[in-house]
Amino acid sequence: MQKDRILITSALPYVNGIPHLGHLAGCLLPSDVFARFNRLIGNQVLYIAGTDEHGSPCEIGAKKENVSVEEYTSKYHNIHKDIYQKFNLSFDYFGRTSSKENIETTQSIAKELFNNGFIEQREDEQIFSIDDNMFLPDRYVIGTCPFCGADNARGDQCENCTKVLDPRDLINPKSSISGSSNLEFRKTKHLYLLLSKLSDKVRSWVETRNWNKLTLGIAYKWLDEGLKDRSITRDLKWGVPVPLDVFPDMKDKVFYVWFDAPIGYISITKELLGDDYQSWWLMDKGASEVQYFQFMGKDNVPFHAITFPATLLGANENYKKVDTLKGLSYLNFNGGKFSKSAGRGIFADKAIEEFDADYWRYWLIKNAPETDDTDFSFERFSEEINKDLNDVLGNFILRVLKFYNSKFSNVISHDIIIGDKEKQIISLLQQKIHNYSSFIKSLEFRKAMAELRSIWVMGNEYIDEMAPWAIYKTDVNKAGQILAFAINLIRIFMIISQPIIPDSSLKVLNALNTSGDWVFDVEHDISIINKGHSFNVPEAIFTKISSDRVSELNEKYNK
RNA sequence: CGCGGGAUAGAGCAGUCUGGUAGCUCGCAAGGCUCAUAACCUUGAGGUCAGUGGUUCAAAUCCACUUCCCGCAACCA
Repeated sequence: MQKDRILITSALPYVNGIPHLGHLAGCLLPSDVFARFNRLIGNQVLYIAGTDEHGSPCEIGAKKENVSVEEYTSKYHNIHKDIYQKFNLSFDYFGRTSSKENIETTQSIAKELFNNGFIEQREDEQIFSIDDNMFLPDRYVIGTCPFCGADNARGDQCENCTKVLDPRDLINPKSSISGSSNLEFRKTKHLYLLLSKLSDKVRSWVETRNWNKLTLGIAYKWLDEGLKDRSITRDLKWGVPVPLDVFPDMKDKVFYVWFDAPIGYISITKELLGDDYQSWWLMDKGASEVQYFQFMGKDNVPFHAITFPATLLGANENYKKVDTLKGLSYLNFNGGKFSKSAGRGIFADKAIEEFDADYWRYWLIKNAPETDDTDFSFERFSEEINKDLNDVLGNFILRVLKFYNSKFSNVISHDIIIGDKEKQIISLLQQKIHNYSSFIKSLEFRKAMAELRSIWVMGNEYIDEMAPWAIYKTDVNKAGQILAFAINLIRIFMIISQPIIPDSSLKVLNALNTSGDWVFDVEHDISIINKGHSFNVPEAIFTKISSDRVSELNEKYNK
């Protein structure tokens, strides 16, 4: 079979702070399921992610913790890396945008853009905080809103009346970092990416894309409103320095994080593969054969659908650009947003202490916010975990294995007999596995999960209809044959469940002393576990979440 | 009239592109079964498809207007 080459990237989470469930639901988990699935069906996969580490929040965060920015970002990079490992995210490499490779790649792409006439230097005026000794991004200037009088309006927008503001409009402006009102406007030079000149190129490229509604809607909105030239540098110390050999006036300036962050996909690949990165990223070195999938939250779509492709198109037509872009909506917590500053919601480090990764993986994929924002609550979480994982799947596995083990032994002593009912099951299962695969391939995770669940239900239906406990009374051998068939169903269920619930699947497959990548031919695979094969009856694979536990969790996290 | 997404049984969703008896899961009710985690299987009740108007033999689906929810609005990332 011809192997496809699949490049997968997840939007790089910003390194500042602990990720929450929304970050997992919105891009990391779906991309991991897709990566695992593709590996299982035999495709060659490169799955890349990392932390986005530049920008003023890191400088400010480091100051607050009284450490260097390098120490600060390293600390949080490791926290991210550790958490994602616990959630079983199977990155081929988890890098960071502060790497030497990213600095080089970003600088070289900027040079290419400049040589092609897509970068221009312009002079702006921006607020400088004398006491903080830095230029302030608009949102770090706070003051009284001239429209509604709210006293905590930010320089970019008043959260009270939602009016869009300019920092100049604010009454009594001050720095939100130090509280100092010792501010002044200073002239500063910046590089602009001439998106207006790239607009036609981007549009004709977007027109060849086959994206979902949410993504295309956002892309065309930007194009239709007209792309505006965008500043790609900042007056900060922490970031990719602007190369002075090409831009000699740009001393002490760095690229804006949103310019260098997506370039991180390329540089992280370089970090992993060295020169072999070319076969994934350069069209004339093999990347034209690659199918590239990007996953991100909807807030990130403009950058992936417009800005980053524009950057690559302007720099060099030879760069690989995204084929399929999956934009997801947000996960909310009990009807409101997750909030780092307010400590609202459950964060990934705590979540994994409360429940095994598979519980979260299952629920978050089943409820992936694909069309609209999705609301998380411990009530919904426990209902679906209890019903689907415990009652439908876990209970099926145990009822079959315990039954066989108690009436016969833990060594299979029956042939797999294919009667009419079994034929039906095989053909239906073949169809359903095909549907399930198709849904994952088209990145329709909710539908994929509904299909997977209905596959699990087939096990219970089969056992119930065949009623081996009744047959056992008159035909012991026949009862054993039914159960042996069911044991093979368990094997198949767990193989195809691996992308979603890898730990549990492996646990059961190990107990069955079996393994397998993917089920392409049910008729063949249904008799892989046969006479002489031994198995162990595993401990409960899942445990239920009691209503008391739900109350406790609400008490703990729903303040 | 800034832009985009969403509104479908008590809850969560599919169906809308390509008009043709409104579907799935949970919950609820009744029945079955007793191998299993008080689980599992079957059947049933429950919907003026956000509203109004239009096109059509026929509208959840197409068109127009309205209401409500979410996000974005380019110097937060």
